[in-house]
Amino acid sequence: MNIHSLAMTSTAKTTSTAAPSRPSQRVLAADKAQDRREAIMAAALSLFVERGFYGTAVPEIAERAGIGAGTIYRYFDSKEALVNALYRAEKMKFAQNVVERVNAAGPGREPARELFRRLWMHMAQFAIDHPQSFVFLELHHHAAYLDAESRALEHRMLQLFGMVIVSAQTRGELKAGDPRLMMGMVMGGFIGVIRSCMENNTPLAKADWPFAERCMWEAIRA
Amino acid sequence: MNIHSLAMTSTAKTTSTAAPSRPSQRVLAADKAQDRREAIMAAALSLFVERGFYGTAVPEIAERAGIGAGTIYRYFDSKEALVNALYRAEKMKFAQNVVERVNAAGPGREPARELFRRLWMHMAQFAIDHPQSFVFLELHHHAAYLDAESRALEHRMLQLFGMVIVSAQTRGELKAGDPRLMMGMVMGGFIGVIRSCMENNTPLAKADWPFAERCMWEAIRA
Amino acid sequence: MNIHSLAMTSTAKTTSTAAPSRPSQRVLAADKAQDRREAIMAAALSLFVERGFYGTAVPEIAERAGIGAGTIYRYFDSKEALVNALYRAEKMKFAQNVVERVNAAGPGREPARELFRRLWMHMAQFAIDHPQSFVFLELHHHAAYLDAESRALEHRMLQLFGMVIVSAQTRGELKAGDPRLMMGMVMGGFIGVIRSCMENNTPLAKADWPFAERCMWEAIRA
Amino acid sequence: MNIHSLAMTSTAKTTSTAAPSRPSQRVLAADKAQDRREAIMAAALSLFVERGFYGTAVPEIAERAGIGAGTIYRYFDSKEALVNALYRAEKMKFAQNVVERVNAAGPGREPARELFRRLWMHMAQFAIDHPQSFVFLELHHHAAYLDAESRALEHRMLQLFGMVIVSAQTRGELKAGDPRLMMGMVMGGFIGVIRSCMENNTPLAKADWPFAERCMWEAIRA
DNA sequence: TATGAATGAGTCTTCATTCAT
DNA sequence: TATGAATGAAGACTCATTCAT
Repeated sequence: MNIHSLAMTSTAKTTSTAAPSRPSQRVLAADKAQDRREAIMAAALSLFVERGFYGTAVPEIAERAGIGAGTIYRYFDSKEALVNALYRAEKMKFAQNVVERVNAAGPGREPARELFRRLWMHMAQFAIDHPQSFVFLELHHHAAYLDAESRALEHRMLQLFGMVIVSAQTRGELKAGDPRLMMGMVMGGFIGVIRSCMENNTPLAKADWPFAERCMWEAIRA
Repeated sequence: MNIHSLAMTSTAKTTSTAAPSRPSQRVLAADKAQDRREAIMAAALSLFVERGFYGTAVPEIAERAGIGAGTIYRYFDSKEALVNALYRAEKMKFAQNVVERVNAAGPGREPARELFRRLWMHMAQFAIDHPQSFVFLELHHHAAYLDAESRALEHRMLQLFGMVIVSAQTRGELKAGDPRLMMGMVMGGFIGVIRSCMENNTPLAKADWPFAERCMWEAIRA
Repeated sequence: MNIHSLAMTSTAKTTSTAAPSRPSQRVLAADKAQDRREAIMAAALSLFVERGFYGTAVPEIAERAGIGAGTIYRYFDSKEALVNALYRAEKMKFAQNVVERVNAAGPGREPARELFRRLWMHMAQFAIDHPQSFVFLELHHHAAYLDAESRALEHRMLQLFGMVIVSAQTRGELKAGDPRLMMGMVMGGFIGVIRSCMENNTPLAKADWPFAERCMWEAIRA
Repeated sequence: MNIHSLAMTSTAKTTSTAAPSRPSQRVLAADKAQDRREAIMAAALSLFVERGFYGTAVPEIAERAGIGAGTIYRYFDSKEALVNALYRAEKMKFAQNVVERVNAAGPGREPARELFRRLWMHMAQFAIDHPQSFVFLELHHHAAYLDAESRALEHRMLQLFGMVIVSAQTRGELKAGDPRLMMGMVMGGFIGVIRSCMENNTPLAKADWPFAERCMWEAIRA
């Protein structure tokens, strides 16, 4: 049970430039293409967070990325393909930043209390470091334009968390109850903290994350 | 301190029919106009929940409301005015169904435990009775097309809840901590329950609301 | 064997206005809609002949029809639907002007010589009266954007002509040879006459149609 | 009166390589450039026939020609210049394959019957050998993007044929009638044969060309 | 010289809004 | 007053052409 079960099999456009003459050129061209791709995704991320998917025009994304409108279509087949690529990339970033670190640190069998604390604090750190990523993932959770692959990725992550909860319940460390409901509550509480910061113009870094962590632990502890 | 402090000062179009000849006619005409207005809002509510604001075409709303497309513009200045009016109306409905009932039932000084339970269960009942209202309010929480007045309404409700929390903290019944953060967590937990139902195709009525209530109470109790 | 076998089962958008209040209004509205539809088709016909399907922009059609660009989409689902509706309408017009008149005049068994003369002269009259229709039908004969229904209509007309030829061959009035090839030659000769007129800026009405008729009859007579 | 009166005065880009160092190199470079030019034209020919002028993208032509998209613009000023160069080249190829051979074989004064047969059969052979060339020339006969020079070339060829007809009429071998109309009919009949093959999926080589020749001869013989 | 990534004008199409009926 | 046909601005997307490499 670890993050490696989240391995992706993306079928999206990749920037495989077909072997130009000199190696150094190829590397430079590939780098530039990768930079562009990332500039587009960064621009799309901030705009989708600000105005939503349908509220954002493709030329706006291009302008913010500092490129021509048509160029976006060299990197993504369509606006929908772009939002899906973005969703998967952000989800993977989240997984790498949170789940992998939690896995990495843990020796295996450790008290749920400790596991929960690390999970929460890594999530907090991720939200502090990548506030837009977090909001984007939340807003697009069940959007109609996400494709099967994006949904599958989401589903695998939820299953992973669910298994952690069941395991802790079995050992009597957590309350007995529908694990999906408990996961929903914890995640909801986490998002609630973020939302309260955003509505009060408080920087996420200033939030009392340890206090919130204690609260939510008490919500689910046996 | 009660819901009446949430009185609205709406500047939106109202259905002031310009002095028809006979009183009975006026009443009938006003009634009919009110019916139409409500039909439009009901149609808009369901469509905005299904497809989002930008994903819903005004003529679609008209069709579902059983009227002509142009007629909508006799009741609302624009699509944006409509979504704002809807947001405010649903927010008021929520306040009336939840806050007022909590106020109504309470004798005044009562244990926070009891107040929380009633608040939670009334919210649950509201979510069960008006699932679309709840989802709509959530989805449009911080949408760009909400105007200042709608945001102010939201803010006043949060303040109200905040005062309840501070009061209970003063009496030592709740943990000491930023009341806005605690409110965010509780609301987030509540929404998390709803979201977990929706993602698992569980009817809201089947959710284990008392269990969730106990969890979230333990999150904030002293 | 007559033109009635060409009955169409069009599934295209029709202008069925859904019963407005007064009959006279309905008639007027329907008339106006029909006028508009015809104005669009007339504009499209002339532009498709001048510049071809892909060379013609939808807003150009709208401008020539004297309407807004969006209005076209109230009458036709897409540019492709428009060209198909136009093709079918022109084909039917051709059938009614030519084949039906030939059928109507003929007593049944008559010499192929006479039938051919009438067919040729009716076709000439149609080309004189509707030169754009004729050119349009020729240019779009086997265009990729014609749908199955349009192709089927074309096919039925060819079969009809083919049967006439076989019948005359059986009676020894025409040369023995692949009837499709003979039909192709005759139609080609007819189009050649029209093309020579257009390339020499000769009005079609000035062409020596009887002479051409005699030539092509001698091409196929036994 | 022969095909050499069709000499072209093309103003199109030519492949004048700017004075390389050694003669042999210049020849090689010029050859390579000529090869490229022909590869582009061959690719364009097949694509224009398959999908039409507007339906074919320049990068597609480049890909089929096995070169980069930008390279096309070193050989042709624009897509329109390319289609005009192609039109002229194909027209010249037709002239060389048909008219010159007819001229070459003929001893001078020979019966119109014999001349017509040779003309027809050489045209048939050309259509069989270069079906794409033939279809291309037909499809683009009066396209809007053909320039004055291309039209002039077409016109000169028609005049040439016209003189042959007038000459035969003078000798009483052909019907008396507008020679342009008669030429139009014959060419139209020829194209009609080809079209009937294409619509029936018959290989051109299988068509009964001698039969068709006899038919069309009888159409114009005195 | 050859390339192909980048561009932005132009395409088809949608839809919020208006207005004649 | 209510309607829904008409509008045209704006959106997603394509492609002829350019230009840095």
